[in-house]
Amino acid sequence: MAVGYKQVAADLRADFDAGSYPPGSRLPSESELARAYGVARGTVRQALATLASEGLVSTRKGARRLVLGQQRLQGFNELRSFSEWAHAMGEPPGGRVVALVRREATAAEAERLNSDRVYHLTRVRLLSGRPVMIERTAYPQHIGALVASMDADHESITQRLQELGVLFANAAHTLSAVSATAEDARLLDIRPRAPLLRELRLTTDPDGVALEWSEDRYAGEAVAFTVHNSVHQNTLIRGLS
Amino acid sequence: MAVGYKQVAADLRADFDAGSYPPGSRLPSESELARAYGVARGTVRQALATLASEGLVSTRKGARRLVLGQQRLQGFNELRSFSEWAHAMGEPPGGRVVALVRREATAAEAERLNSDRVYHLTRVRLLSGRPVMIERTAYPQHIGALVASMDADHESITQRLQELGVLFANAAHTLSAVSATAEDARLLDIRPRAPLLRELRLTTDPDGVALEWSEDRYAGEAVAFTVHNSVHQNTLIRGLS
DNA sequence: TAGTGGTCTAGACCACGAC
DNA sequence: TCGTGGTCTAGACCACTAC
Repeated sequence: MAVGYKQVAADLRADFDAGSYPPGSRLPSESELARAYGVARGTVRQALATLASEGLVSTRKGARRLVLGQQRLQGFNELRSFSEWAHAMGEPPGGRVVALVRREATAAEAERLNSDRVYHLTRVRLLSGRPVMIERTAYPQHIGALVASMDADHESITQRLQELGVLFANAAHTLSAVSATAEDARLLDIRPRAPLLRELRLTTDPDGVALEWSEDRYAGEAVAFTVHNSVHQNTLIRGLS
Repeated sequence: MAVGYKQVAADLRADFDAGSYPPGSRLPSESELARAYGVARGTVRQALATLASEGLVSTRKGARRLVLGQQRLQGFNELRSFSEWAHAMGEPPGGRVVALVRREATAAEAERLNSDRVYHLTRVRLLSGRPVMIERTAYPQHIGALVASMDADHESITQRLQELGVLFANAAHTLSAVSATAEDARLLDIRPRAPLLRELRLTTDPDGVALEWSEDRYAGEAVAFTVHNSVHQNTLIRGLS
């Protein structure tokens, strides 16, 4: 078994789970870990950087690393795909297609997707049979054509697209609060004007080409988003909308 | 001027701003940059990792780095402090203290702050004179005592605390949507039941000791949160609330 | 096949923390 | 003062991309 930084990080995560390093305790020094794992200090540092980015440990120059409370993070795939996220939570996901149309792009869609015509999918997403989210996604033509041929009620679009060789690489998410419209309320089976968490999402491939532009609306208390940051690391922005 | 990875990153950021690398173009290779800046490849890699974490470039093994759209990120301080954020946006911040009481901690507060008694501050935050956010913050005793002695209407609590040697190091943020209560509506001058973006925030010092536990409520369309992530990096979690 | 980014090594020096 | 993490160097090999 090759001992790389991922292996070191996984071992340390397992140690956290096993309670070897309770929250508030200090990790061994980088040199000690390097000796223990038989790797160079740089490799240990890479592993520890991974754990820090997951919010598991915090760092201060000159002092040993502090173990923070356990956090279960989700990978990019779970973040992007409702289905994978649901599976990770142990809740069977579901979907119901409300509409799938091919039409001219709105100004916003054309700007984001760089495409005059789009496929637009409206879908209600279910968790254990309960509607929790409305997904309104615009796809550029070449992706939309693939989506149109799928059974969106029963299979994961993201997973199928990946199987077809479509690579998701980057995503930008913007979160805000909105009131449920009459249609939102009907689809989610809630009161009109109930508060919804709105997520605008633009996903691109490794070349920076837009793959989807989506507005998702989550039923008020069904879902929350969590972000960790520290003095030395942050990926969250707060801006005027 | 020492050429460290921060300097290299800053230079590249300036190049982006100057339009030397338009979105969609490719960066020079790590080796070329190392030669150009007179540093080792590792230093260049560290600079590029910084830019990647800011959503400025994307990376694929075997191919040169792709320049993404410009993004102006905010540092940890701007993220944590309403005042610094407002200044960074060019909007004069303001505040109005609604209540500051010393009382027994609720169960949730006691758990997060590890303190039986807390100082609890309710404050309306203004942007250019317009109310945009309600801040309800619990401080443990030793921090609260400092806060109680401040003029919270006119000075930045975060900044004053830092001047007094209180170090903010980590923060966890959870975002969801809620309806405005009658009090919320009155304080923000909006309709009751209007959608609000709720941010729960726990801030700790470098030792992992909790410094504040806050529930902030942003007026519907006043603010949005943005998160960037890629296949290899993510700090955002979606979870049941 | 040549070039690129990903990973790793084995050193080194410094600023900061703990004592 | 001594140990720690932060930074940097100058190499090396591999997997992947582009051609």
